[in-house]
Amino acid sequence: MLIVEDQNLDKRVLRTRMALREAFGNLMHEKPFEQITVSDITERAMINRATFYAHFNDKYELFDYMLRYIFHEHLVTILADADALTYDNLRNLAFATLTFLQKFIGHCAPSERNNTLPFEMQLQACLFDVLMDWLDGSEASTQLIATATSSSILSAGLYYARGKSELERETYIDQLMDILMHGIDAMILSHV
Amino acid sequence: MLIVEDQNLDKRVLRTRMALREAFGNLMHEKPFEQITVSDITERAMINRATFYAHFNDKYELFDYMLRYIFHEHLVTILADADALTYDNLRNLAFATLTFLQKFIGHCAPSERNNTLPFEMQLQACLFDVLMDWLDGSEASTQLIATATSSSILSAGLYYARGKSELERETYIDQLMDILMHGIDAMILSHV
DNA sequence: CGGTTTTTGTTGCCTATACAACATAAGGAG
DNA sequence: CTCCTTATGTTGTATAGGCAACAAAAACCG
Repeated sequence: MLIVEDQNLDKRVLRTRMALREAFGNLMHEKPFEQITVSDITERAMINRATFYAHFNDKYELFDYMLRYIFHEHLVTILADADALTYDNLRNLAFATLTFLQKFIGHCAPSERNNTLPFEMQLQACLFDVLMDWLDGSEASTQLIATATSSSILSAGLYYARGKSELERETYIDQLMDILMHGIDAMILSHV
Repeated sequence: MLIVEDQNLDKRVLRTRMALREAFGNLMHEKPFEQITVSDITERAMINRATFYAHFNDKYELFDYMLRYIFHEHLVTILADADALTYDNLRNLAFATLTFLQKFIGHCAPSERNNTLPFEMQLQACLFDVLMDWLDGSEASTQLIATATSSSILSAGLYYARGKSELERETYIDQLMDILMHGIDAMILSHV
């Protein structure tokens, strides 16, 4: 399934990025995001600060990269052998997204948990990739489906992970699946 | 207290050595020592094989280095504020040596456990350093005391860690302490 | 035994990272 | 506000480590 660039790169590059991911990840459950400095990260990672800037322009870029990386890892382990857009696979994708967000947000320093971290872009891109992969070969308007579905899953997941729903997780996912599979048509009708 | 060279070195060097220590340590509870190749180590450590040889001549040297390093770490944590050759400090030193050996040997791959790994040199050197440090300033024949004592502790520890004594660990250490403190004179006499 | 494969060391050239020094920007504290 | 500290980017130069290719030793196997 999908690939996170890092492949066939110089071992030094791989190690440097790994160290930066690790360091940043650890720091994020000690301090809130805004309080983390580039120096904090590079010291923890045992990397020279100048080297940091050879890879990323600022900590936001590192954050994006790290998020993409660990989300991808999470998806790969949960969706190991999924290869088409079926109900089960889609549900697993929604499930994986929710568990990832819960785990990640739960792991951040307390003051960060309710804050708006720049999640959306990177994670939706991952979801989009997975869906495009699954839709490969189908004649439908794949990009539209992938876009709409990935954004729905992500925003629903974020909403849930931030504790704004009272529902049981599985129930919540089932309801999301209902919407993804059948649209909102039936729901509107039932209201009339 | 004592110092393991590694200090003020280029970050790259520190990281490389750390990676090699870790990799080697992990491999040692998967395979017995003789079956571990330099390639195994460097792959696990994500280090180029040529770089390995820039630091060590062979895996034996790495083993020595790693052993010295982790033993030193272990001693530092247990003997944090010891600074003179007192009964209590000496007993703690013996205790630390035993627990280290038990932990280390227990952590090695099964087939290794009863084998004779090249422990002696590095560990005795560490013990010797600690003792010399403690004896610093005393007028006694410090090197002789340090040599005799360090080698006694180490060989007693190895003997015990290899499971050749039936005694309770604390009892064993007490008996060792008896010998270290009072020599074997009394024991010979009591036999008469 | 001889032939094959693996492991070991070694070397030359190239690149990523270290380091140190700098200028600038951004926060506090008086 | 100014002063002072801390964080950010940037640059030039030196060096550790990557990579690929090699020869030789060891280990394996039919």
